[in-house]
Amino acid sequence: MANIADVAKAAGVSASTVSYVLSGKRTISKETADRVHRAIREMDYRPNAGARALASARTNIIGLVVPLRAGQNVPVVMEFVAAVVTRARSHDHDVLLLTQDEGVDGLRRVAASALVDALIVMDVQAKDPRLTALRSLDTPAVLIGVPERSTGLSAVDLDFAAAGSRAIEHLAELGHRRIGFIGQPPKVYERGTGYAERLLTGLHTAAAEHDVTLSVAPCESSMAGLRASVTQLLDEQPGLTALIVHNESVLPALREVLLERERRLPDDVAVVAICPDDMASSHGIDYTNIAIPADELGTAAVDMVMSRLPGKNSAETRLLAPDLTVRDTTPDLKAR
Amino acid sequence: MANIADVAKAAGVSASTVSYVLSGKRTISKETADRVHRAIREMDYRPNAGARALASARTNIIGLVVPLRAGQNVPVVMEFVAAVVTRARSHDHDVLLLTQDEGVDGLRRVAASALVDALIVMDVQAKDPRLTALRSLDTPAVLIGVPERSTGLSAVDLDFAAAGSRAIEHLAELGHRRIGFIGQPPKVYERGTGYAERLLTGLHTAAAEHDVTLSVAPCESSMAGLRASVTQLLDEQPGLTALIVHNESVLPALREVLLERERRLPDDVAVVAICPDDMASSHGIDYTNIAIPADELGTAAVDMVMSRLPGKNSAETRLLAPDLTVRDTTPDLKAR
DNA sequence: ATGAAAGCGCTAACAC
DNA sequence: GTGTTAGCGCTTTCAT
Repeated sequence: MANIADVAKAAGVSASTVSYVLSGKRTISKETADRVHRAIREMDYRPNAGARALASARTNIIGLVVPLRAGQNVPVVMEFVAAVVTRARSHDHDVLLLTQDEGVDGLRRVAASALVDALIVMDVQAKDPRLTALRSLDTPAVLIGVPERSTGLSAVDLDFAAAGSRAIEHLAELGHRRIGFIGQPPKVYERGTGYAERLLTGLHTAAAEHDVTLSVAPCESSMAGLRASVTQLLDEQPGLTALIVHNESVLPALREVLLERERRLPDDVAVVAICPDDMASSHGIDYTNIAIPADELGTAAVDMVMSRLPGKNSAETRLLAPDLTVRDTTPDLKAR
Repeated sequence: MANIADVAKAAGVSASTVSYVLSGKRTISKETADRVHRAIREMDYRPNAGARALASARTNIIGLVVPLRAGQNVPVVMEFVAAVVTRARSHDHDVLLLTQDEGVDGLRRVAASALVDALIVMDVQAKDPRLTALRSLDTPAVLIGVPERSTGLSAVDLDFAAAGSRAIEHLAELGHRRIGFIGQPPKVYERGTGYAERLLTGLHTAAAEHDVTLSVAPCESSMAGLRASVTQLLDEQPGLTALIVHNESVLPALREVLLERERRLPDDVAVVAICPDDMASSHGIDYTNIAIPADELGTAAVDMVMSRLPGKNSAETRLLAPDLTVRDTTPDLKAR
């Protein structure tokens, strides 16, 4: 395999010139540049990644920590990963895949061995043991999901508070005044998961503003759990006309459970789901939803982490605006 | 960050000794090894990946090419990726993620720049343009999916011929003699996809052996497509009592379409699906299925590619034996 | 606008 | 069983 010296010889220049032609860190005469480029093409030369990393202290590799076992939102994770890889390539970087399982050690390992220039960590919990480790590394990192204290670390997430408000707002506009919220399982709230709480905040704020009475019920991921939550909500507000669903795993059963209570979806009860787009439209009825924008999150994460590479920029938290798509479960009743 | 010289100094040995302690390529006295290990621990030393790669011509990174956009079997792809990463780690390797989109160039790029020691390529087509490129590289590669000509390349896949035979065999044992096959969409056969054809071969072979009359219908991935295929099969064999389904995306609608033709599943028509386990049991009824063993495929792929690293072993094609899980769609009629 | 030369941190042949 | 030394192929000062 040809190396930089071979190319230099063929082009009749020094190795450093070839390097500068490639990096553009020096102005090179057009003639020289052309000769070098031609030699590169003819020899099909590619700089050796290891040598480059050693000399420049940059690997052009981003480490991506993914919850690979996650039984849950596999398609969302995939979409996110795809976005990260694609965006990374457009910044001339590759992506090294790390699993959640490697935990703190994995982060330390790739950072200390200078395998990666930066880290993107998915599925960050409110109190995540990896946060301390990440702060102690001098490898820039960006978190997907905003933890309780993101001091010193960059983070990007859906703006869950805004998402909550948007859901209420949409229903309020359609005339709904009694709304129920079907949340995540109780343990999600108990362990203080940031996004779940932020969503609640948004819901309550908007409910107050729009004169909406809101009942809240956490919900286990099962038919029985859903029945219990629906019962609770109907006990509190027998006249409720709309639901906001955060536990997307109960969507398949929702219609049936509502029928058991003699409520038809969407005529008696309208529904806004907070879930990935592909989960919104695969249950016989297409749910109006606020999407988890996996693609945008991935792209943003890469951009953020790249902007911090020279260590220049400081940490930031970016919240993506929610996007509500009206489908079949929130009909405009006045229009009938 | 401490480097090998720092560690050597602290342990009172030469740098090469530290290197040899780490690699185990030389016998070291216990005392020396202990001193070195202590120094390493105290300084939290990790060898620089770039330097290591440059000096040893080994990066300890495996490149994994994944169909990231694939709307279809996302969970299977994920499971496979997880298996590859996990297994790679157990061989002390990391995984660099490449997308299908990068195509041939991507393969050339990572191989020529010596970014990876080996390549695993998923979703290989019968006539895949990447095959030629892979053969020309001196980076060992293993394909997931057996192409038409795998000369010089290693490949691993489910033994689809055996899977076909196994499905027939299972149904024959239960007494079924008139069986229909619901295949992949026509274009899959037209483009000569190896696995689809091998499955057919297995079906026909076993059908002959077990005195089974087999009707075959390709099937578009839609309700209408399924109806058409079912109609065709029932026209050919009005008395058929069992189906083998290869197009897993029609499973959700199968029960209903059969009911339209006044056949109840599983009492009037038994079904064996060839699909990932998680797709077998999420349609109201649990399908008897032959699994796509994503996990084993990933593990095997890594093992195969690692065994070829020193360039010693030669290419091999490994076919994994099919595993049939009896669930609710192939009841034992005699037992009633 | 270009070259020469000094590393980057490690491995492995060579020496003893 | 251990040390010495010569690279690995590149980037980046320093020089001109």
